[in-house]
Amino acid sequence: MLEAAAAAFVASGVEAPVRDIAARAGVGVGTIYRHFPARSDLIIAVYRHQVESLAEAGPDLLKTSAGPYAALGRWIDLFVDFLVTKHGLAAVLKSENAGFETLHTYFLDRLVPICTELLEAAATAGEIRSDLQAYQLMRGVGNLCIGAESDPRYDARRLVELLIKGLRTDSTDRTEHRSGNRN
Amino acid sequence: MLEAAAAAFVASGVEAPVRDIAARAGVGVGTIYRHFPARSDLIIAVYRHQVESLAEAGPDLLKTSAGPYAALGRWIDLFVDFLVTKHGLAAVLKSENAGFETLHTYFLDRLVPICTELLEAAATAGEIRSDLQAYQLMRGVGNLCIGAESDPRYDARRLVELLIKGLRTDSTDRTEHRSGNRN
Amino acid sequence: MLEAAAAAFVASGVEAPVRDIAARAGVGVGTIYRHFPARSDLIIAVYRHQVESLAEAGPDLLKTSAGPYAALGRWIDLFVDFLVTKHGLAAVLKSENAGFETLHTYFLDRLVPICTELLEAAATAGEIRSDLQAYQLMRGVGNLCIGAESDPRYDARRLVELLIKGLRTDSTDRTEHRSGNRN
Amino acid sequence: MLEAAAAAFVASGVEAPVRDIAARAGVGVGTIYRHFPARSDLIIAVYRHQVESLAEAGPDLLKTSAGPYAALGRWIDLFVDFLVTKHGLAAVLKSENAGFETLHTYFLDRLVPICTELLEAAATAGEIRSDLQAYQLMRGVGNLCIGAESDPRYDARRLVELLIKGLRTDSTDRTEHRSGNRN
DNA sequence: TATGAATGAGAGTTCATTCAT
DNA sequence: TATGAATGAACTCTCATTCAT
Repeated sequence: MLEAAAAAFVASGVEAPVRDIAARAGVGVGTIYRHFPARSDLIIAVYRHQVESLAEAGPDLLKTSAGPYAALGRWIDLFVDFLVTKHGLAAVLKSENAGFETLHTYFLDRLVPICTELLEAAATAGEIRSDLQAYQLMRGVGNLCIGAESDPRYDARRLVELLIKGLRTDSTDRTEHRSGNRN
Repeated sequence: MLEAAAAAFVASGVEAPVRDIAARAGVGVGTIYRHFPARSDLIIAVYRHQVESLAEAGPDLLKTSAGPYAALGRWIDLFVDFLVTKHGLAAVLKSENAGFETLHTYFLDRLVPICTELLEAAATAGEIRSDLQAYQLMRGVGNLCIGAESDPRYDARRLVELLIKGLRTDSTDRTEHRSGNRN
Repeated sequence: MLEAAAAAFVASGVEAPVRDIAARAGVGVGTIYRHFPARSDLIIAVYRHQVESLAEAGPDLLKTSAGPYAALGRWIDLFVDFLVTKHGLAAVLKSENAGFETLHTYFLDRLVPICTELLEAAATAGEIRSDLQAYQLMRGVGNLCIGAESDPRYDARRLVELLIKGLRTDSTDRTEHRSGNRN
Repeated sequence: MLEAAAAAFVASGVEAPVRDIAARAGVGVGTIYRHFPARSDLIIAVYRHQVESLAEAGPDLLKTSAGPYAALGRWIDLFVDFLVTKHGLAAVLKSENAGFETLHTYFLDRLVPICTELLEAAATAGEIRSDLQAYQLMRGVGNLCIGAESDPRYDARRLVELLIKGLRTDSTDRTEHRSGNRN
């Protein structure tokens, strides 16, 4: 059922009609509502599953990658993979709708610490600037992924790459020296 | 009326109910439809005005700024000013809806050449890499602006700044340590 | 203006938008309303003109035709000419809408006596049965004309001809007198 | 629900507001739309049922009536029964609206052959003239039925009877025998 | 517990009618 | 007196949500 919902979200965004989701899942709409009394519960459930995997990937990457910046890059890649297939996510994240509060909270509670950890590791290693909050980065990456799947001329991954690159310790200042610390 | 529509778009996105727009404008829905037979006409009208100003600003900035990269940065700032108040823009830009085609086309026809000019000037000056199309940049900046006005913890301008910074000729690459990232 | 309205009625029926009528007439909608406060007044005015001509034709035909049945046939032809271009007429005639009452009344007051005269003359001459009221005949002919202009496979005139033929004194039952009709 | 729709059609024509139909049926508009996604589907459903009965009656009448002309007369009576309660039918039949195409086609496909059969049988028997197409007859009868239920002074049946009588082989011209019809 | 029919609020759009200019 | 911009009721259709089976 979650897969069905995820598929519907991919196809029509998180605002996909409940009927479509039910149809994809091969159940009645009543069944959807039984399990997910509010639409947001369903959305939460769909995202929770994937958010969880993503969260778990953070520490692993930090261990297995060639440095924290590389780990951050890989993790952001996973995040992008996640987001690119969920083009309604930004809408949900910016929604003031009370029903989405829970999802929002969960989402942030779960991922922001992981992202913070990666950012801090990279900052500590002097690889990136340290003045961007994980929340902002995730939000930005999320936004960059909007509509990525439907526009062949748009490459979200490419832009996210540039954004991450923009985090590098100050490259901008025509560094002749080693890219040392803060800009 | 355009101001009312713009305000409604700010509050609810470009999908704001026509009734809401009419209410904000203090007119009846019929009046909206008299001036803008299709919803898309209204959207176009709201955007056209601002897109025009933006387009005109491009060449000026190139003349008055301290270098093409600075001009690009300033122009992107204006673009962000524009976009931050139009969080439905991304939706419109990715919409396959035939009614939005006109806006889409106009938008791109008008702004992409300006942005291209700025990008090329900066690339020619060796200030930035030359491998990002104006369309992609504008799309990316547009996306980064989504929901910016409603979330105090999110600073679109900051992220756009990082993205633009990521365009700088590869400072990063002059670093000798090749930090083994995916980039 | 009446011509414009008539043309609009031909094109879209008597329910033609007032705006269309105004546009055809080259005046503002306000002008239409000034002259015809209610839509029905306009309809009445449009029909009155033609109904009047039709009414006047009755006595003339009775004088100039080869017998009352022929006169009736000719008059019905004129009636059909009138109706075929007014496909909204039946709708108006059957409308319970109070606003149409005036038209209805006028229409009947003016034409039914004429038609009655023709029918009675033909009945008196033994050419037709005498048991059909003029009201009914006019109504029937009116109905047969509905939609005549938009369907090439439908020939209202042909059917009206059959209907009138059906009025013949019972020809079916052995008439030998060849009543020299138009049929 | 079909009965409610039929009743609404009787009262207000086939253009009866869906809300009215829902109200008559004692259901919500959503229920109407669930069963009949497009307005035309509802119209089709209402008519289909009755058209079907009518079509089936044709061959039966040919077997059980006193001659083909009598059968034709009986069948036309049934047709009139059908039509008198559907005063929006003419509008639908002449509508260019794509949505009505299906109904139109079905209607003609189903009834014209039946009517043709009856007409041909009567023509072969020498009872009627053979130069009127079934389509035209049905259209004419249909038109004569418009508004019949709302006007006590109008008797569609009477007029249809005259029309059918007008079809008799030219009685007017020669019949000396009593052609034993129902008339 | 699962189903899906039913509900009805809400959105877009049209057009008769009013009224300030 | 003529105009046409403005109004808003009314109509179709969609879909979240409820609830009897």
